[in-house]
Amino acid sequence: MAAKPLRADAERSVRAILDAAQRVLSANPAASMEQIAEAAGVARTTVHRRFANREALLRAMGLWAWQRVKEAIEAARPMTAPPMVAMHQATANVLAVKDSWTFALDNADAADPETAAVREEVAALRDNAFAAARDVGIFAPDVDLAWLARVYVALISESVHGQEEAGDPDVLATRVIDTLLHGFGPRS
Amino acid sequence: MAAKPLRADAERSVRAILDAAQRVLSANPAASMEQIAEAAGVARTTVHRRFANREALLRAMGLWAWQRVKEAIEAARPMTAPPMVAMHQATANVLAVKDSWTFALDNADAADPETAAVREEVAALRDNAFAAARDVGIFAPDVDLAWLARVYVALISESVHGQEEAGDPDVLATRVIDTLLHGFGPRS
DNA sequence: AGGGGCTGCGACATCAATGTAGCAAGAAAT
DNA sequence: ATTTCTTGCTACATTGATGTCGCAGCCCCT
Repeated sequence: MAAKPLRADAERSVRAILDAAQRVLSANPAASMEQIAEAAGVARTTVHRRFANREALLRAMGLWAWQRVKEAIEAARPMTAPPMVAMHQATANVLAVKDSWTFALDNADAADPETAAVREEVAALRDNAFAAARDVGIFAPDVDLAWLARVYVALISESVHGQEEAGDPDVLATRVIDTLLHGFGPRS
Repeated sequence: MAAKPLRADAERSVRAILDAAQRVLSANPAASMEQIAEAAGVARTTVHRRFANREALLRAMGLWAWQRVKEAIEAARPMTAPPMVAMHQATANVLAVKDSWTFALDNADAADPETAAVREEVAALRDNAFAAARDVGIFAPDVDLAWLARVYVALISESVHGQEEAGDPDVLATRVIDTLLHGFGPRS
């Protein structure tokens, strides 16, 4: 979709706007394009030059963020590494991305086909990994995979917000997976 | 805070507006006051008569919704019923409220002292119940209560959204609590 | 060095939402 | 029945966000 290779400075502007939009909008979802432009250190007209309208900006943000999530998962080599290792690594990586792109991830336009495609790839990676983990005995054989996936995503979201202290991704990932596996009941 | 006892018809208008706002805003958080008025079956000016501005409306919605959550918990008699029973009942009750007031609950103004007070009462009820459950052996003795509470809330939210089929509150509550207690790992 | 993109700035034009006011008609409370 | 409150309507004022243009000047690329 990189139809026109942008010049270096234009590329920089786009990135600055995306970053600023994430920061500003996560603080105030109703923020104006002007506030975003200011935070990005560019003129308001430049934002409009790069993104026709607010919707287009949101779309680009969502796509960008989900692509980074996909990269985060793939970096854990979920198809080749041992399931438990891959799960931990992928979780830690995703937590790092989620931490700084929560708004974009949560507000990605579901109607955009390009973003939807990436999201589906992410979902597929995740679901395959879970199925593999189940087959290896990490999860119960009769586990409800759909509910498992939803809970997993919810735990990741929960891990990230309201954290004053940044929190080591590895520690957070450990807690997520431990909770996912055993819950809070007494360990027999 | 019921400074002025409203006349019956005014009371009806307020309720209609609150309900409509929840419906409309959950579909589109950027909806205008006019759209809300239309959905409520009242004139736009009437909305402004009852709620000075958008902020006031949001505030009232959040307060209203949180009060209903508090009632939902209290209806389960968390201080007197056996912990496991109370927990199940409270969860089911809250799920019902959450199902129809998600937007108001999630977007309640944290800066409003009145709403904050109710939320704190809700948090206290919840935390007491969890502590009691732990003391009775339902949760592990060394359980991280703060993390437990966050996960619990996340599971409730997750139970409610994306559900095409309404879902029996009791079934959903059972799943939430089961997940909370045991996670997804093999049961020994 | 030169050509062409990219940016900041200022100026406009629109548009939608917000908030206010007054009045006549209808509903509620006593 | 009468008084008081509430509502719908219409009209108006204001504000803030959007989106567009053109131009002078700077930055990139080759």
